[in-house]
Amino acid sequence: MTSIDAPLTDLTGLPVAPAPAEELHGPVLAWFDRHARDLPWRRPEAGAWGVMVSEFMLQQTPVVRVLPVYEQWLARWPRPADLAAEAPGEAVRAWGRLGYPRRALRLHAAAQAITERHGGDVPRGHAQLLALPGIGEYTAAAVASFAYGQRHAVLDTNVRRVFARAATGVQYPPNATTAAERRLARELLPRDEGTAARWAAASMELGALVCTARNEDCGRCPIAARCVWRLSGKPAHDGPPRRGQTYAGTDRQVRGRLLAVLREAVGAVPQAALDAVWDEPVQRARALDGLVSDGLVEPLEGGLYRLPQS
DNA sequence: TAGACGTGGGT
DNA sequence: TACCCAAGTCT
Repeated sequence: MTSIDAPLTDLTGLPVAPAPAEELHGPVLAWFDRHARDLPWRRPEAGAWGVMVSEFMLQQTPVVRVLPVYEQWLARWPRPADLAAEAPGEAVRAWGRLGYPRRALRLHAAAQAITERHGGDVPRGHAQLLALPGIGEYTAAAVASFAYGQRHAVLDTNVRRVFARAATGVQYPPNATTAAERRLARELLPRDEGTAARWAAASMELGALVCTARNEDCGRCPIAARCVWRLSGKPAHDGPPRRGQTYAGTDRQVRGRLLAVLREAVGAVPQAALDAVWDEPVQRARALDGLVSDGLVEPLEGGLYRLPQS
């Protein structure tokens, strides 16, 4: 147990100072040039729409599971207007098992907004992006940076972890993004616009491939020599538990089962088919009501249900 | 602001 | 076997 303001020290007791931003940029950018994954949304042909679709899908879902769905999605709906012309239920169906299907609904709604308000082109402005459904602080910065090469602090879970370790000297960032983290991210951002966009992708990739949540690989890290956390002897995380959400038995699990039935059905589904997925009737009804009020399920006459047609 | 919101693979 | 984790957003 250390006091809050105890300075981080190395193994000999000497204080460890964070590296100046300029000394981190070169090594991380060079590492990225060599080790960046060849992901489809990073190719020029992906365009802003491809970047935006990938960002929606990657919210809380691993890359490997996103890849096949992304390819099918872009092949079927190559422009926002193509998706906007479809029923929202088709987006939910095509979302498959990526999880958090409300993202599919929001992506569909965002495509409609882009078609109606932005002439069918993904907007370039951070504020305009932020105004779209399903786009928050992170995704707005990510699209503006990755798709349009703009200079924004892109603070996702990977970047937050890299900065927490390299610059702040702690194992994990706080549960919620803090003002101090935003300030630090802005301070570390290269001045040049194109370099800043590259830095955003590079620092994210470093967190995804090397500076991972568990089993970090400092031997492959380009800034290990400047990492405050490592130089301080990798002190263990202290503070409140980082997460904690059981899944079995929750409404989320019931919702997932209900929606799976509807996704795999061709047309409308009778109540009895939904009743079969969960035996506790009160929770089952609550979950179904929730799906309906979220717009993920459309109730019809005669106890039939289907994915939303409008 | 804490909690809801899916899913599946790794350890 | 459980728990942790994955490019968050919304209320």
